[in-house]
Amino acid sequence: MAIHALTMLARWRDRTLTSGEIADSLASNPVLVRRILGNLRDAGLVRSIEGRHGGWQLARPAREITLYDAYAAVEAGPVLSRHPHPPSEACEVGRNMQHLLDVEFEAAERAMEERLGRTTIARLAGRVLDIEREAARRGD
Amino acid sequence: MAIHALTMLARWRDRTLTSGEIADSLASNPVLVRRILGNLRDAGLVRSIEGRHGGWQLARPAREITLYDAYAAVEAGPVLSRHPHPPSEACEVGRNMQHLLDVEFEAAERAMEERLGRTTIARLAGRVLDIEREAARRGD
DNA sequence: GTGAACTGACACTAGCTTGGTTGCAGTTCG
DNA sequence: CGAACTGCAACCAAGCTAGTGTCAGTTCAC
Repeated sequence: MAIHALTMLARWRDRTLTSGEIADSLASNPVLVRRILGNLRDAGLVRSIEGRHGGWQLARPAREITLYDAYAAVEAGPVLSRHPHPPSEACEVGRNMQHLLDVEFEAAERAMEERLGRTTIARLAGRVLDIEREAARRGD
Repeated sequence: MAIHALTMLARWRDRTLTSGEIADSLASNPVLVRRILGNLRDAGLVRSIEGRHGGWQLARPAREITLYDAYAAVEAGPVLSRHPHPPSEACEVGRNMQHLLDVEFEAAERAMEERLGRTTIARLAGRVLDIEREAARRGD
C-alpha cells in the first residue's frame, strides 16, 4: 500500500493528493492511508500539508526513492521468523542455533532488501504510464 | 524451528530423535514439533517411525538439504505483503499496481530464497560442532 | 470570522495467524 | 498387556493488521 501511494504521488507530481484520493485508489479508507503516509513522512519520503487544499507530496525525486525505502519505512521486524523464545541452553544445538540463524537470516533478508533497492518509484510510475499509453493506442 | 529440528537430526544422525527431545531443545512442546516435522516429511526432508522407539530421521543427506528447503516446506504464503484486496480499476495506478508489485516482489523473494538455498543443514550442524569443540578446548 | 476541507491522533473492532495445549486413537515392541 | 511413540483434530490466548469512528487542530476561500 505504501508503494502504491508513493507511485500515485509520483504520477501526479504537479499537485498534492489527499488521503481520501489515495484511499479511493486503494479501495481503503483515509485514516489508514494517513497512518501509512505518516510512516513515510517520518522516513523523509513524503511531505504533508495541513489545512484546506492540503494533502501529500513526495519529499524528494521519485528516482531517488526505492522500494526498499518504502519497505523499511513501514515494515518493522524481520520477515523471517526467529525462535519465538530462546531455546534450551542445555542442548548443544539449542545454545548455538539462535546466533547461527540470525547470521543466515540477516544475509537472506539483506539479499531481498538489496533487490528491492534496485527498483525506484520513478520506474514504477513510468511503467504505469507506458502501460496506459499502450492501452490507449490499442483503442482503450 | 524447522531448521533447528533439522539441525538436531543432522547432529545426531546415528539415532532417531523423538518429538519430545526436539521440543525440549526448542523449549516448546511435542505436538507443535510433530506439526512442523509433519510438513518436513510431506516435503520429503525427514522420515517418521511410529510406535515404541520411534522418532524422526533425516530422509536424505544433510548436505542435500538447504535452508530454502525447510523454508519452503513450512512457510506458506509470500513474505512481502500484497494489497489486502484489489485496488480501484478506475484509477490509472490502481489498475496496474498489483501486477507491477507482483513482479518486483517475486524477484525480491526469489533473491532471499536463493540466499537461503546457499546454506545447508550439514553446514549448520558442522558449525555447531566447531563452536562446541572450541568451547570445550577453552575449558568449557 | 465562519465554514469547508484537510491532517493528526487516539481508541476501538473484527478477522487472521501463530504458538501452545489437551485429548485420544493408532502403532510398535519389550 | 502396557509403555513409548506418532497422528490428528479441536480448541485457546496473544498479537498483528486492516478497517472504522471520532474529535481536535490547521488552513484558506469567501
